[in-house]
Amino acid sequence: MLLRTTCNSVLRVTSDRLYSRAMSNTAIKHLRDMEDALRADGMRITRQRVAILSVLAEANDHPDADEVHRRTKQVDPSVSLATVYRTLSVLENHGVVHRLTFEGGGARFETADAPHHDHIIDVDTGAVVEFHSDKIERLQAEIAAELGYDVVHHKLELYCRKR
Amino acid sequence: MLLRTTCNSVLRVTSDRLYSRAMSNTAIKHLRDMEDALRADGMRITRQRVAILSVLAEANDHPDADEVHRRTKQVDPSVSLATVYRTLSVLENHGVVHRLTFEGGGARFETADAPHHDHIIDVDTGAVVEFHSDKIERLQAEIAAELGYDVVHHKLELYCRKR
DNA sequence: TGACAGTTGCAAATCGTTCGCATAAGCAAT
DNA sequence: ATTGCTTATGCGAACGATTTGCAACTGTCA
Ligand SMILES: [Mn+2]
Ligand SMILES: [Mn+2]
Ligand SMILES: [Zn+2]
Ligand SMILES: [Zn+2]
Repeated sequence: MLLRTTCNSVLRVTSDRLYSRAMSNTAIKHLRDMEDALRADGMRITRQRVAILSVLAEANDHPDADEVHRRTKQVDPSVSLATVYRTLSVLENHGVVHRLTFEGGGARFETADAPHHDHIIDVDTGAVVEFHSDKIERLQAEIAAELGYDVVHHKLELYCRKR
Repeated sequence: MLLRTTCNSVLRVTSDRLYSRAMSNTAIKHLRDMEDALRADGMRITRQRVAILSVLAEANDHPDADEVHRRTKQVDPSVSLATVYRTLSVLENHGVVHRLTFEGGGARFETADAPHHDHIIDVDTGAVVEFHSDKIERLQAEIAAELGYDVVHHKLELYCRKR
């Protein structure tokens, strides 16, 4: 049973507990949008999926599966790591999240609501900065076209050091 | 004991066997260059390293560790997979090979002698095409600079489909 | 030809991720 | 609400790629 109040919070009623968590309006809208995307594809909206989606909706970084699990457990301690992995894969397949595979360490995730961008990774601190270049995107398509290809998706990562 | 003839081949004498293999002039030169790079850094030129280097010098594709091992065993069946992994890491650390991490599957390798290029991966066939764009390289540096960074290295992969 | 430090093969360990299976729980129709 | 069908879950074991501990081996240089 899931109730949404009008005052920027999500109440979740489980058999023996009641959770309440403050979320921004935009995060709540984002959460609803992702739920709807799943529902539209006939996926079930489970307690664990809502917990995971709410974590992703709030994140403004690029957490790995373990970090998503850690945060999700603060919403619902019963969610298992296996379910986090399964859910992230489901969400990826439905175009709701993107999987990022930076050098070293496991996959990292971000929601797919923001417009396309690529990443700078600070090799010293691990900090991630987002950027977008229409010029580069256009050049990629041109180069592929010259070789007889269409770009399905691409990966552009700049491993950098503060100058 | 390692002998090089003048006629495009490498003879390798081991305790109980004599191998002979045809290699192109350029591959032999390439092999020597890589050996020298290791020697210059005080690394030992072992039988297994020469075998692996000769495989890499001849390769014009992007084999993974297992494929390097398979090819190396045809030169010297005693080389273990662990040594292949260790050697590839050593070569990477000495700037002699590059490690590529395309989506799905393990790391793949290529020698670092060719000028810098990026990769198109055919999502249907797995075929890899190399390309280079000075414009893109320049734009990457400009974007990083605007954000206060120097590019240490980067990854640009275009996952494409034949049009 | 030593002597020593670097290298190897082997098997076991690691790490991130996936899987099988029995149980739990969405969801739509009653 | 209750039912019934089907999907999702938690657990732990399995997985695949890569790394590592260790004892034996071998380049290298004096
Ligand atoms: Mn991002
Ligand atoms: Mn290449
Ligand atoms: Zn892009
Ligand atoms: Zn490049």
